[in-house]
Amino acid sequence: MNFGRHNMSDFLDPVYKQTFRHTSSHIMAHAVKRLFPEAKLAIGPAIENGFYYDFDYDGTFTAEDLKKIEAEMKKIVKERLDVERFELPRTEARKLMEEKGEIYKVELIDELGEDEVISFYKQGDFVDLCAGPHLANTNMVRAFKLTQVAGAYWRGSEKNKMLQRIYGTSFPDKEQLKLYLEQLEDAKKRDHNKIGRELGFFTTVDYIGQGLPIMLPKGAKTLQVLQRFVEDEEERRGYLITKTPFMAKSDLYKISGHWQHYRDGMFIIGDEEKADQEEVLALRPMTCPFQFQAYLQKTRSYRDLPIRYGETSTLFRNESSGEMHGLIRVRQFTISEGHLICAPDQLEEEFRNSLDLANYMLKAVGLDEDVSYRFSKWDPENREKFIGDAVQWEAVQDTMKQILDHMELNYETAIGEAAFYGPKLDIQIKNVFGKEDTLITIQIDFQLAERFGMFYTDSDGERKNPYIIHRTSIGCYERTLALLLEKYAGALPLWLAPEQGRVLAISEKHADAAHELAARLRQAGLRIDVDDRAEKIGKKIREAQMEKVHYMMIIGDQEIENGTASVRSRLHGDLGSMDVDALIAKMKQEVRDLVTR
RNA sequence: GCCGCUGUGGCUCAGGGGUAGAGCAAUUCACUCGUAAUGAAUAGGUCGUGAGUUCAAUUCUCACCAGCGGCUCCA
Repeated sequence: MNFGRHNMSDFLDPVYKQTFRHTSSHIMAHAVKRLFPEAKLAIGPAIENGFYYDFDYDGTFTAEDLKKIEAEMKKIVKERLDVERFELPRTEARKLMEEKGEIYKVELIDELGEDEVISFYKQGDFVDLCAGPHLANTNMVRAFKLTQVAGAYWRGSEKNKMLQRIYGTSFPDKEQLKLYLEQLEDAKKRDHNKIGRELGFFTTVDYIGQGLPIMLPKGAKTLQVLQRFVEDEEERRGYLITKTPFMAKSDLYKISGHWQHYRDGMFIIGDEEKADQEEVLALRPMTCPFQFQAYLQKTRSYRDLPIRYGETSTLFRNESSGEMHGLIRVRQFTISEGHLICAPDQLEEEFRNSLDLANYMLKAVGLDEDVSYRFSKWDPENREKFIGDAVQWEAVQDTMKQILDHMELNYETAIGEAAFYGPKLDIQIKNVFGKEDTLITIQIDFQLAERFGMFYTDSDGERKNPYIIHRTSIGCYERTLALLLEKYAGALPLWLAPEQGRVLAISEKHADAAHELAARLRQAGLRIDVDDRAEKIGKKIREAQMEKVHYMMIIGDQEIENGTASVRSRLHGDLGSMDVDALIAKMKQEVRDLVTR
């Protein structure tokens, strides 16, 4: 199939858009082959906002190379080359690619099934193994830009050779390209890693290390507000809190399987070579084995279940050095952790409750519209990543699927994304660059209870292993804060804002009155600062606006005389003079409305 | 861990083989101000760290550290 012509509305069609980008990637590959004939072709698909192509090329493509490639691409577009499809039998297809030295294509051909058609697309002197479809002519790709170069492993495995990946984007006309690039620039202005530092939410220090941010007073305040909110809500929902150690002997992790399956992610203290003479400890990467020990302190009856343990839990994971990103990927983080220990017939209800709690939290912070669900299963082809046997895995996944379907949840399925001990439902969110991360996860664990010897006595007098649901209610606080900063471009909702209001003194002689007003507002439970510098009011307002302070209370002679405050809203400007009690009531009402929206 | 880019006063950035500049911020002084930047003066940097090349390095080379975008991994 070929697309012979297009108009603007075609581009709204996802299939057409994908085809458009795919042809763009062929044009890029064509240009690269002209300029760098020794580069070998790997794969070059369309992606969400553009396309890429992977090349095996000794050396790297520089920014100047990209410019040259772009120029060559323009030529190819101008040459109005028809894009033609043809098919070949396997042996001839293989021969063609071998002649061209395209070893990666040969590998791909060898993996195609017996009954699959082997098709190629040709434009001018450029031929590429490809299932298609494509645009009919190179001339249709009118606007494009190569955005970056990156390394990428062949077939996504770090055991394979690293190839050079060139990313680009393309549109039917220059206007749309320009618009897209501008949107990208705007998005970058919301980047939590920029805005969070500028606004003083967090910082990092070389001496401390990668992935170990310092939460400054503003960031710490918002996290504290969130944490109190989560803990209070969990208490209402029947959770018991624990406070467990940050580290344990290796023995604990050997039982859980972390030692075998999660070791690369752990910070280990002590020398394993001398394990028989001295202790080997590890900082905890997860809270589960610790909370299990709380369960094990008594014999349990079916009447005791479900038991819901919650903990605001600091975890440590030794992420690879290239992985850390602002507050989204760090080495030490704090999570709203919890484990629900339940009988099989309670599993569905507890799962529902967990999801309900998670959704309640998302709604409270305003991220409910921005998430998607992912059912993460194990990968039967990759057994060493998981513990337990296939029959059990499949059975539990079936159970979980039923639960999800009962809830009529709209989810995607991901193979191989399960935890090593069980399948999970991940609540996914995209950051400002479009990169997806897990915000919240709810996991069904059918294995660790047995490993830890966790039982309950059922009504029939039998000792049975409970199910365990591992879940978070708002995910990890640092990551959640990052997403909030991006969503609100730094202006967090009033109830989460570290500084809810600022009292601005008109001149220095009003400083005392400003401090008195601030004290009164703080007494009412509001988070208030004072600006009593010898600056003009315009400057103080400007700075408060830029620092995303929601309410500015301006204090001068008039207000002192009348016992009022002149209120300015960050969003709506001057609100005029207000009675102080009315202001307090207004702000507190706004906080309530936002939390319980 | 891998590929690429980056690292100059608190912040944003300019410069460039002969030991550094601007704006904002800070401090001091003057002004005492009414809804998005008052003025003047002062102070502040061993140019991320360490080696190497050189008569001379912040500038060139290498290593390391950190930040960014990808890959693999993951909350």
